[in-house]
This record gives sequence, C-alpha cells and structure tokens, in this order.
Amino acid sequence: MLRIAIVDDHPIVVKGLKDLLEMEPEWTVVGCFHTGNSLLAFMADNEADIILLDISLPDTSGIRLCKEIRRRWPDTQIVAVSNLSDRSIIQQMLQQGAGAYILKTATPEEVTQCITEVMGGNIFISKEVQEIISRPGLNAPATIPELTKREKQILQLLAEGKRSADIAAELFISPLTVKTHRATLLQKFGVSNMVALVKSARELQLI
Amino acid sequence: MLRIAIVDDHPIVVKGLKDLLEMEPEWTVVGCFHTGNSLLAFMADNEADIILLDISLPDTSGIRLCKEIRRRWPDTQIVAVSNLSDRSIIQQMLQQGAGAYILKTATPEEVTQCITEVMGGNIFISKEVQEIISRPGLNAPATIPELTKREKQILQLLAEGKRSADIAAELFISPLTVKTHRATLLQKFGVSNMVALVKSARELQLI
DNA sequence: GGGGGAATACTCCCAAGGGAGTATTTTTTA
DNA sequence: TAAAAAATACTCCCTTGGGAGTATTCCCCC
Repeated sequence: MLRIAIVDDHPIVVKGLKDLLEMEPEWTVVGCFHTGNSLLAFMADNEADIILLDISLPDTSGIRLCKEIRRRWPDTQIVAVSNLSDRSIIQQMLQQGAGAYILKTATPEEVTQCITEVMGGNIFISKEVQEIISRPGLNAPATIPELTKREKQILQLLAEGKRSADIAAELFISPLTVKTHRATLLQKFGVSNMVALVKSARELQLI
Repeated sequence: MLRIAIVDDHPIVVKGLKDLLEMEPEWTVVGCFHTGNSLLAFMADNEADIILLDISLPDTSGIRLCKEIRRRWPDTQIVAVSNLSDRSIIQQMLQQGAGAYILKTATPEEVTQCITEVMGGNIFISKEVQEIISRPGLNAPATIPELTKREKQILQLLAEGKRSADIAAELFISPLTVKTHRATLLQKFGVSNMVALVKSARELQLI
C-alpha cells in the first residue's frame, strides 16, 4: 500500500486530490494538512511514501519545507505542486530534492502518472514545466544571489516603493549606507535600476 | 434542481468542487470549463442558475467575463472564486455584479453556505474577505486610475525595468515624451517613484 | 583571539528621475 | 464638423539614483 500525504492550504484542492488518489486501489491518503508545521508534526510519529507539497503555503516556504523533509526522511518522495511557473522556483525545488514538479493546472491523469513515475525512482516533469525550464536564457539569472540579513531587509523596504532617505530614517542609519546596500543589491542581481531589481527579486521569490 | 456551472483552469479544483456540490441532492453541476470562452459557448444554448467563476483564467480576465455574463444572462448568479485577496479586485468583482466572493482557501462548508445565500438573493462575503475590504485605507487608492492605451503600454515597459531611453527607442518616440507619460502615471497613481508605481499597478491588476 | 564577512559611512561625478509648466499635432467622439 | 481627449515634444530646475572606490567598526566563527 502506497502511503500518500497531502499538504495544501486549499481544502477544495485537497478534497479533489484525495478523491482522485484513492480511486487507485493500491494507494491510500494517510494525511491531509494545510500548513507545513502540521505535516511535520504528523511525520514525527507516522510514515508516508509520498508527499504532495504545495509550495505556496501560509506558514513556511515550500522550498524550506522540502529541504527539511529530505533531511529528516530521505526515503520519502516529494511531489511539488504549484501554480508558479517561474523557472528559478522550479530549479530550486528540484535542487532541494523534489522528485517531481507539476502545475496546479495538471489533469488528474498527469497527477497519477506523476506519482507512478516518482515511485519508480524517476523524476517526473510535466510537459508544461519542461517547456519552461528548457527555455534557455529567458528569465536569465539562473544563479540565485545570496543576500545578507540587512540586504533582505532593505530590499523589502525598497520593494514597498520607499526612497533611500525614508529607509535610512526607518532603520536609524545614514542614507549613504542605504545607498551602499542598494548598490550591492543591484550588483548581486545584475540589474541597473530599482524596478528591475524588485522584478527580479519577485521572480526569485526573495520578497 | 439548481443548475451550477464551474469555470476554473485547475482540473483538480473543478473535480473537488463538483464532487462537493453534487453531494447536495437538489444541486447539479451542468458544466465544467477551464476557459471563459468555453463557458460562453456553453451558455449560448444552455442555462445555469449559478456560475462558480475563477477570476484568474488563462484566456480572459474574470472581471471582463463577469461583466459579460451579467449583461447577457442577468438572472444567472455569479460566485467569484479567487486566491487573490487584493481589496481592489474584490471591489471590482462586486461592482461587476458578482453575488459572492470567496477565497480558494474556503472550506467546503463555506462554499455550500455561500451558494445557499446567493440563491436566497443575498450577497455572500466570507469572513476573510470581509476583513480585507473593511480594513480602511491600508491599500489606500480605492479609485482605480483610468489609463490611456499609450500609458498602459509604457507602464508595462516600465514594469519590466526599462529606462525611459530604452522605451523611447522601442516606441520610436522622444525620451521626453516618455518622461511626460511617466509623469502622468505617477500623478494618476498618486505615487512618487517608479517602484511604488509598479507596486500599485500590480495590486490593481493593471499589469 | 585573530581572520573575514557584514554593516556602517564616506568621497566624487554624472546620468536619470521627478515637479511644473507650455505648446503643437493627431485622433477620437459627441 | 467642432470640441475634447490623447499623444507628442519641449523648457527649467532640482533631487535622487547609480558607478566606483575607500575606510572603519562590529561581530561571528574557527
């Protein structure tokens, strides 16, 4: 019997997936959760072979959760479910050890096929997703810039449309320091103005 | 018998909703669609009492579709389903005649309750949504700025992180003209820099 | 306890953005 | 067809942003 857990904050989606998966005689849904933490609590004293994981959860990022699961239960396979078709996110998930990435627009057939493939040890990438990741140099950056705490903080404020002076006042630092951080951010992202920076950061899910 | 149609581009969500709704003996799902156009085609020679409408569809905006349905079939009630919790979107949908607005995170109970209320002639707004719209002056603007064709076009390019000079070259106009449009955009949105402009435009779903 | 990254702060210089106003041509619409 | 709206282009002036480089202090980790 294949034990499947579902993590998604949309009850309707969970219901749809559960009904679908339990139509297979050899599959059973052992738990449904709408937060990452409740899944972790469940996993503490239960087991699952496959976790269907929505990467846009309210409490913790799907990427972090994926990493955590791989670390603690390396035998459990992860299927990332998402409506995000950003290249970088997909790459990050697969890097973190997800065995599959499917979009929420997937058909029921794709979902079952996906699980079958993943249990067979294969990595399943749906057609739509494949198209996105094999489209080279469109969203470009590929490497995700590593930001310090302060940089993330300032990026956040910049994304809210605040000017350097406002940010300086808010953080009790000199406007010139903000300017420095701003310059490093531009450099790290390889862009040349704030709008492009915020756009890039959004795409990489850093804000 | 209450005839319900579902429009959503996520097959899993559709399946979940359909199963849920058909548990009520007096309700029947007469059609499921994943594009706005296929719904319109169906409505041309069929009838429905209620349409569950996902506002983020691939082919047409939910707001436009809602308007169209209200115009052509004024007796059909519309329930807007969305994962967007932006105030302006909700207001726009309700203005366009949607009888209800629920988030995709709604529980099955909320969905059935919602349909019951709407058929009784009431406007149903779920608790979560209510909180958002009654939170005054947080996302502020309230009035959605009206933009000309050219302004939308330039807003789009600005949102991509391009500078005035690039845009001017792309549209074969003077950089000074771009500057003028840029200034009117700032004025119309009541903001003072590009990042804030793009942020505001995103929230109002204008890009 | 010393090395190294992070955070702070500054310099100079120039390009771009932003505020306010005016004016002409084109297109749309009443 | 005449009036209104939109698109084009410019003026002047000042602020902010962006590029490049340097330097000091702080703090975390080995």
